[in-house]
Amino acid sequence: MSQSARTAKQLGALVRRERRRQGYSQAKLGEKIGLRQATVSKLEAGEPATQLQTLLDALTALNLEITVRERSKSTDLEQLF
Amino acid sequence: MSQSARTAKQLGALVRRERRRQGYSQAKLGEKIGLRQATVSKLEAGEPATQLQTLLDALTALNLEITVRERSKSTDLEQLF
DNA sequence: TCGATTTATACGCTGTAGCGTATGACTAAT
DNA sequence: ATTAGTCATACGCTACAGCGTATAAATCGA
Repeated sequence: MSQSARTAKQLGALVRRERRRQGYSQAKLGEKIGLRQATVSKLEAGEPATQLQTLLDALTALNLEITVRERSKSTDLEQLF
Repeated sequence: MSQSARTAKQLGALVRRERRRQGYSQAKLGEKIGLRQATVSKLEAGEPATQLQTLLDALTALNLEITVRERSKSTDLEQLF
């Protein structure tokens, strides 16, 4: 299973979902990767100016990785707005 | 087909590959998304502090999207270093 | 070979991420 | 109700992304 995302908001939501699923608090996750709880909070909020490294660190801590592929024909509801 | 990446460098390389494949210069691509040629250059160089939005903009212009999934057991050579 | 295109890099500027530290709001469990 | 845990948000700070502009350096094509 994999989840796709085209916006910072979607990526943030995805990180939050996974973090919760794995039973971490923002603070715990931040600790693992050397980021403040506040930084994790902003990442999950979908701040577009977040540093790429911050996202990558979070994904690493969650044992996730990015794949890039051609855009699928939008099954994605959010795209309608 | 999809390409996976765990580091900013890998993502940058991936963007460059796709951009070239689609026949754009850095300037052309930047133009499409309102970013300077210099900014695209740094993104492709794998600057980790690049803004998430910059990557997302580039992917959009290239008609790509991000997928996130569990890390696959490393078939990835780069991981060895 | 030699112009033309492309890419890396520079300078000075503005805006803001992430930092340490701290707190208020919300939730859950006793 | 009180306590503990979680998360959003704040202040002042430093570092640097991305901006416009500009120019070497590298690459490409005729």
